[in-house]
Amino acid sequence: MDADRVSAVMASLPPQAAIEGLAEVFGLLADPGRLRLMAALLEGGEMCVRDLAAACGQSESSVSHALRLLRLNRVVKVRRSGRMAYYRLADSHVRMLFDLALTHVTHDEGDHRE
Amino acid sequence: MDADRVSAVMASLPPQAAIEGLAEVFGLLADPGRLRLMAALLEGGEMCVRDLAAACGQSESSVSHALRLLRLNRVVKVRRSGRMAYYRLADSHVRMLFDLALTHVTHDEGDHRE
DNA sequence: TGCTCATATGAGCGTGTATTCACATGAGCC
DNA sequence: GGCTCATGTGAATACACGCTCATATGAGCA
Repeated sequence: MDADRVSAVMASLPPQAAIEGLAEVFGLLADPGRLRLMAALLEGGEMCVRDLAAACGQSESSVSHALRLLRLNRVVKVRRSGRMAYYRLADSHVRMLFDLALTHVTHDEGDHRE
Repeated sequence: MDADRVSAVMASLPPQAAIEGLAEVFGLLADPGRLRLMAALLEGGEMCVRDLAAACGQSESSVSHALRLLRLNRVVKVRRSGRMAYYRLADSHVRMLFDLALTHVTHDEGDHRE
């Protein structure tokens, strides 16, 4: 066991706050329902809750819950007009993460358990 | 409601299998413990279980469990030598995802709830 | 005002998942 | 062989998370 290298690696780790922020971001991306919503917004640009639910095959309630999470974490932005709410992706980071991981998954064909 | 656009967006969504693959990958990245392990391997290159546990401040058992998950999903690779097991990152995708999300988090300073 | 529609939210439930403890495997060493 | 050390694994518990149902808010419209 290499105590020096262990200390060096330990010192190089990102601070706890950064790690937890990362985990939260990835956690948001770790749900098929939310991923479909983001994929729809990636393509659709700006859509209302009802259309998102229809396009993604989910209940309007669960879509609203999901959008709330994404909203609070600044992944999507809302534009309200009358009683409608139009959602769009907040920045391009999500698109980059999405595309990068997508190429990874489709290329590498997922898991080969054990 | 725009039925045509809904159909268009629906047709453009990635297939279910891709979405679920994405969710799994992001799910693996959604845990602080595993993230620290990956960050350590990012810096340390190749490390044994014991050193990883020490560097990341986790029990050896939980590290072993975590590495098993990462191993089964081809995120890390093992080299066994005697009774030691040396782990390293399997490919560069993880590094890219990690760095991309990290810059996002540290730049954008996380959540501004409500 | 009273009604409907679009969205938002809270509570409750079922499910998945991380962590811990105890033990198993298997290599090196006496 | 018998012992210790490094790692792996199974079971149990505890927690977090997503979904659904019911209800709330608030805009448009008669």
